[in-house]
Amino acid sequence: MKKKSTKRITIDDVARIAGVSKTTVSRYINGNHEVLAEDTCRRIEEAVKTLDYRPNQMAQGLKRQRSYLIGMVIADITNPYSVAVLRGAEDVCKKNGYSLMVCNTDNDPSKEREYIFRLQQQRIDGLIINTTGHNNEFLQQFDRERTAVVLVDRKVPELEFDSVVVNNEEVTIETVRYLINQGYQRIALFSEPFEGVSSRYERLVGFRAELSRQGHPSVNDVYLADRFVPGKIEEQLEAFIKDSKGQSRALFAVNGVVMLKLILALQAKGLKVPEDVAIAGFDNLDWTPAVGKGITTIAQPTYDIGVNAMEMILLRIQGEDSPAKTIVLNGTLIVRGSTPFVE
Amino acid sequence: MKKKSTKRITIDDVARIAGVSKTTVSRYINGNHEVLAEDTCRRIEEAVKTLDYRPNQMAQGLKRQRSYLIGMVIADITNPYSVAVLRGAEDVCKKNGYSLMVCNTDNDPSKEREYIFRLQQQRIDGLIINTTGHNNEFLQQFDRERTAVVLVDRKVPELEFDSVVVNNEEVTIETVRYLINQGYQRIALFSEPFEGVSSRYERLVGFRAELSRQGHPSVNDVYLADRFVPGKIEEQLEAFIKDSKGQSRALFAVNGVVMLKLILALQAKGLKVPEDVAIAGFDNLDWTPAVGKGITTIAQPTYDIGVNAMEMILLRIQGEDSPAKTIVLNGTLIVRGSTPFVE
DNA sequence: TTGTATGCGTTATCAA
DNA sequence: TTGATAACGCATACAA
Repeated sequence: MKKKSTKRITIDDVARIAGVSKTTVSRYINGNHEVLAEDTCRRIEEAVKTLDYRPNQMAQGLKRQRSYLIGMVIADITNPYSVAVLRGAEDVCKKNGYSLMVCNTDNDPSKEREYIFRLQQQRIDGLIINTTGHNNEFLQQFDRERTAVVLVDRKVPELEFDSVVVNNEEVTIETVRYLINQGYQRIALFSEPFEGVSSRYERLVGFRAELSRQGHPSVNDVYLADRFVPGKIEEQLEAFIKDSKGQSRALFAVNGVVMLKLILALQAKGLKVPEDVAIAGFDNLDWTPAVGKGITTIAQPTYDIGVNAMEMILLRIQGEDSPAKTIVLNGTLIVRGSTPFVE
Repeated sequence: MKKKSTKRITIDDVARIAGVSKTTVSRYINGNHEVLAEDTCRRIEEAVKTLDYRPNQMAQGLKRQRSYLIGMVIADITNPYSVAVLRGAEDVCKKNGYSLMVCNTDNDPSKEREYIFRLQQQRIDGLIINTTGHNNEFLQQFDRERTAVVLVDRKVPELEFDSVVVNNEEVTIETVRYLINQGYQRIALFSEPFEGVSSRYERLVGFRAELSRQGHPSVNDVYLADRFVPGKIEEQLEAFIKDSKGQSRALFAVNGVVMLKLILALQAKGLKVPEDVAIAGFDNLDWTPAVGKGITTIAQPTYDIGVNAMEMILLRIQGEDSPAKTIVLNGTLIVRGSTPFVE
C-alpha cells in the first residue's frame, strides 16, 4: 500500500531525533560547526543521515532572499556554440552551489520575454543571456540590484550589462586577410540578419574593413539569408556564383549554422569544395574537420565564454559594484583543406 | 545613488495599493476571477501592473508543496541527441508552466549522484534522466511519491520507472539487413562500453541477431572504443581493417559520437568512404548529409522523445498511478551515399 | 464576495 | 553553546 501521506522530512524531524532545537540543526546545516558542542554535532549528523534529510531550498531561498538559481536564456540551443557556452557556465555553477535553468527562445523575442518573466518569478540570482536583441527596453528595467546579468556573444551599449564576447572584428580581419593571400578574387560573406546581433555585425565590419583596406573588389559581396526563409540561402548562393563566374572564389560563413547550410547548398548545386568554391568561417564545430578535406574555420573559446560569464555573475553576486565590463576572448583561425592557395 | 534597500514587491504591497486583503489578491493571481467583484478585479489588476508585481515562486512553492521545477540529468550534453531531447521536453514544460534545470554529468556517476542530490533539495516535481547506468541503487530510493521520474534512452528493469526509448533492436536489424543486401562481406559494429547503457546493448543484440540469422560471417565483428581512451578507436579500426583485408566492408556506428570518430579515423588513415569502407549507423545529425556523399544514418525522433518524457511526467504529477510504462518510438533508416551497392 | 489567521521549512535575532 | 520566536511571501481553511 502506497502511503501518499509520508510527510517530507524537515528540520524539525532532525531536531526531534537529535534532541536539540531546530536552530541548532540549522547551525549545523550551515557549517557553523565550530560553535557547536562536539557531541551535539555527532547527534545531528547521525539524525541527518538516518533520516536522509535534505534542506528544502525553497524555504532556504525564501528566508535568505536567494534562490541559488541562474537563468540561461539561449537564442538557439541547436547551435553547438550555445551548448558549449552552457557547459562552461554549468561547471562554474556546480562548483559554487548554483543550478542552471535553461531556456531556449528559438530566436523568438516574445518567447524571450516570457522566459525572462518566469525567471524573475523564480527570483534567479543571475542571468546569462544570449539575447535575440529585440527586448532591450524590456531588459532595461531589469532589477540589476538583485540579479546579475551577463550578455553573451552580444554587446548592447544602451544596456550597460556585463558581457563576454569574442574579438569578432579582429579574427574576421585575420581570416579575410588569409583568404586574400590565398589568392581568391571574390570573397562573399554569408550571414543571417544582423539587426540586434552585434557579433554578426562586427564580423561584417571586419570583413569589409580588410577588403576595403586592401582595395579588394569584394567589399560589397554580402549575402543575407534568413534561415527561416526556405531556399533563401540557395538563391543567394546562386546569385554570387553567377556574379563571380570565371573568378576564383571563397565563401565566408558568419556562423556554424550558415556554414552547414552553405555546404549543403553547394553539394546540391554540384559545386565542389574547394575546386569550384572555397569556404571558411565561423564556427569550428566537431564535424568541420570531417567534411571534404576539412573546413577552414574560426574557433571560439566557447567553454571559456561560459566560464567567464558565470564567474562574472558570481562577482556581482558577491557585491562587486564596478561599472559594466566587457570581457573579450580571442577566436582562432584554423586552416584546413577548404581554402587552398590559388593559381 | 543606488539603493540596495529597495524592497521587493510582495503580495502585501499589491493588497495595500488595491485596497483589499492579500487573500483577495491571491485569489486574483490564481485566476479565481469569477469569485471576485468586477471592480475589485480591476483595482488589483491595476495595482499589479503599476507595481510590476510577480509572485515569488519560492513562497508559492513552499506553500503549495510544488516547485514547478523539472530536473533534466543528461549524460552528455555535447551529444546533439541530448539537446534535441531537451528541446522537446522544454517545449512541453513551457506550455505547462514548468521550468527545466539542466544537469550535465559527463557520464560521471559521481557527478550524477551529486546533481540528483541537489535536485532533490530543489524539490523538483519531475526528473528526466539519461542515466549513466551506475547509480541504480541510488535512484532506487528516490521518492517516487513526490517526484515523477522518467528514464530516457535507457531501460533499467530493476528500477520500475517510466521510460521513453527507441526500437533500437528492430531498427538496427533493419539497417544490418540493408547492409547485407548491399553486399558487404564484413560488417563491424563500433561502440562505446555497453554496461549500464541499454540502448547500446540493444543495438548490439539487433546487430548480432540479424547477422546470425543470415549466417553472415561478421557476427563477432564487435569493436569497443571508450571515448576517454585516446587512440583506442583508431586502434580498433586498424584491427578491423587488417582482419577484413580484401573484402568489402561496412562500419556500423552505435551512436553519433562514435560515427564522427570513425569518419575522422578513416580520413586519418587515408581510407575513402565509401570506396574503401562503407559506413552507417546512429545518429542522423545535421552534418551527416554533408560528409562525402552523405552518410547513411538512423534517425531517432529525438524531439518526440523529449515531448513524450515530459508528458509522462505531467501525467504522473496529475496523479496517474498505473505501473511503470515504456514508450517505444521508431527510428528511421535514412539511406545516403556512404553505403553503395557492392559488386 | 471578502477578510483573518495559520502554516509551509527555513534563517536570524535575541536572550539565556 | 543553545533555544524561543519572529520573519520570508504566499495559499488556504474558515469565518463573516
